[in-house]
Amino acid sequence: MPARIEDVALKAGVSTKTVSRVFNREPNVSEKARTRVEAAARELSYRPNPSARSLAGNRSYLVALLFDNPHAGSSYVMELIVGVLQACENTHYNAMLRPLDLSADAVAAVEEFVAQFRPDALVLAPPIGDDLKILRRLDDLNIRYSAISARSAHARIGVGLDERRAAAEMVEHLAALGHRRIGHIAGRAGHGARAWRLAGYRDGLRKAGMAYDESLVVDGDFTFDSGIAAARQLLDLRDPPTAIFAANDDSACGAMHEAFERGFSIPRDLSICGFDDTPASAQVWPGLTTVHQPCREMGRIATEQVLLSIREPEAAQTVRISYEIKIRGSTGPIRANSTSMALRSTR
Amino acid sequence: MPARIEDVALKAGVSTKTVSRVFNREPNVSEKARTRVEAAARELSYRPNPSARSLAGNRSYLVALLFDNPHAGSSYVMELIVGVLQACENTHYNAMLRPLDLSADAVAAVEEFVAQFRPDALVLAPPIGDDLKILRRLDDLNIRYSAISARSAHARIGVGLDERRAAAEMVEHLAALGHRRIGHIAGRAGHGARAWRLAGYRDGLRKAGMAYDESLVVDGDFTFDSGIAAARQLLDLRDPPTAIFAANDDSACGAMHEAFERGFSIPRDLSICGFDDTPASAQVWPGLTTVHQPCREMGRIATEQVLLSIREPEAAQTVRISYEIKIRGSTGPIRANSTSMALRSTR
DNA sequence: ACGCCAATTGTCAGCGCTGTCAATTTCTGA
DNA sequence: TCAGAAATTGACAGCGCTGACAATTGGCGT
Repeated sequence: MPARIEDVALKAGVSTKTVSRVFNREPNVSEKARTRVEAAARELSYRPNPSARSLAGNRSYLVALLFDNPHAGSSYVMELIVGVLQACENTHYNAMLRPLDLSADAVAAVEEFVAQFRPDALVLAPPIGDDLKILRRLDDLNIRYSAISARSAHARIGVGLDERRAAAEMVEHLAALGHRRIGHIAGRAGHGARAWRLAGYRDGLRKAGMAYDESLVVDGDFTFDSGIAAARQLLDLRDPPTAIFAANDDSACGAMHEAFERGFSIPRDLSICGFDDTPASAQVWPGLTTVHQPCREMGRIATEQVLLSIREPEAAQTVRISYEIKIRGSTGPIRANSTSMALRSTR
Repeated sequence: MPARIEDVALKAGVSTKTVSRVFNREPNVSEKARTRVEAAARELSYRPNPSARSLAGNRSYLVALLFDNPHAGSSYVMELIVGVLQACENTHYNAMLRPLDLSADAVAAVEEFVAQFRPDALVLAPPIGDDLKILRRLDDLNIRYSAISARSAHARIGVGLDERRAAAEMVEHLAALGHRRIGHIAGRAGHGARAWRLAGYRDGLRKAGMAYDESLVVDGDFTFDSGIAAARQLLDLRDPPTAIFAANDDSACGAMHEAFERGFSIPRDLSICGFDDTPASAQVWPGLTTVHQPCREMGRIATEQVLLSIREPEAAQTVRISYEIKIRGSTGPIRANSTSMALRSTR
């Protein structure tokens, strides 16, 4: 049987309340008492019972990560999870996970979840933090949350990077390589990331002095397959792009796949770049030029902030984090003669 | 304030104990009582308080998934997690995650973790279930666990597939394509998967009537980079292999990468295959021939079994699950003339 | 030395539930 | 119909901790 607070109190010659104070880092404990308690606790290998603590303190010491039901290989969620776990280490808090089906009634699902497990705080992975209905309901229920989102419409606490600027920079990179027809594979409708990256694409075109051509923007949904379909559509255009900026790496990989299917050489015949810097993007050949997002760190910071907001509501904030453009082998200078078209016609 | 068990009891006109019985599916509750309690609970939106329940019942209702500290992109852990979460749905159990640093004192880490959070059961992701020291300590501490492992040396409960047979089949596939020099990139030392897949590789050679050539087996550690290094070593041999069976997909992708760097065409100049069927393996070009492991299902089953063992210790068992060889574009028939060598020499 | 205030420590009820065991009701067979 | 067994129900202590608040101690100025 593990030691209880009473055992420690007895051994240290203090009351249980003093032991409680030490373990909760409450003020007004003398140095002497603290030392004795710590020694006694160490000797008895005392660990506070989380259930008792939760029950008495009316808190769950739980942070839940809410994320979109992951299709195979959404490695960013895994990275977020690791970040959340890192943030919980050496706190009394514990992480819980909750996949959410956004196509169903997510608001009800969140409510049910919160009612059942009573987490003290939520961390909302993209695109959950972009969903106003959910945020508002959480506000109503008076539940603390932190959004991982480039620019949450609503969340006061969170973390994110300037996806719009990053996307613009990516397009400028392509422009600097001489590309004048740059396609975009857009993200899934409803995701903030779709809007920001698309807006950044347009910013980039503008900065490079190019006109926006609607036919060069094709809908996708962040999946590999949608990347294939979108690339197909773009490459079948009468005047196809010489470069494609996909809204994320998965769809960029799909686009690469389609290019290979057509016998293209990358980047000779087509430059492709993505967004996110998933592990796969460094491993495909050629390596995918993309925007690096420090997902693990984002998960950690989002959690740290929301935990901070429990202690000091005013101190917590939205943290803007920096990104990095990773230039790998999938983007290169445009060729003088448009071989890509020639190849296409031989198909 | 949420409803308490007392509120439900009052409304249903029974004692709190009866309500408790209904919610815990205990026997000896009359149909009438059950119906009334359920109605009252629904009306009050009653949810049992998990902390109170744990405290009084001396159980945590927690299942913890222990996994090796994930390097970037170990998507199988994510799949396992989803499976574990699936198994917890509609039970009173809740999943916890615990990354473990196997290079440090993992036994102590597990002990500390268990002492602090008191999970009712553990699910051990590979390669944790292969670690005898950990298993024995858990036995000593009398902690229920389930191992995800092809052939755990020790665990009575778990799930796994016959990796050895799968590996042998993979090699036979290569042999059927005409390959007579088949290299192997081995997994990380200490992982059961390394041993089983290597043994299967040898089985496959034997079945195909080929001799085992030590020089064709190179150490790896399941990472992309180790795949690059190992492929380098294999392709630099005086008489290099015409096919490489890598112990997992990440290292197979590394091998592909190295082959491309040398200007090889796959599978014309070199066949490559892996193990696991990570999402990336379907997305690289050409698609990677590999062994499909249903990770999500394995996580679910491992969890279901260990939860079952709480209710019925004798009913739980080790479940053997079936694999599937996925033949994609990265393996093909051997060419008559050994172009791969010619290409290599021009480098 | 004394009063006053702040810092420290302790007391104890009670968080919401379940285990134990006793009480009550219902069923069975003669 | 009734004893006895079986099924159902309830009373209540207590799980291990913290919140509220009361008691005690120590420091300081006069």
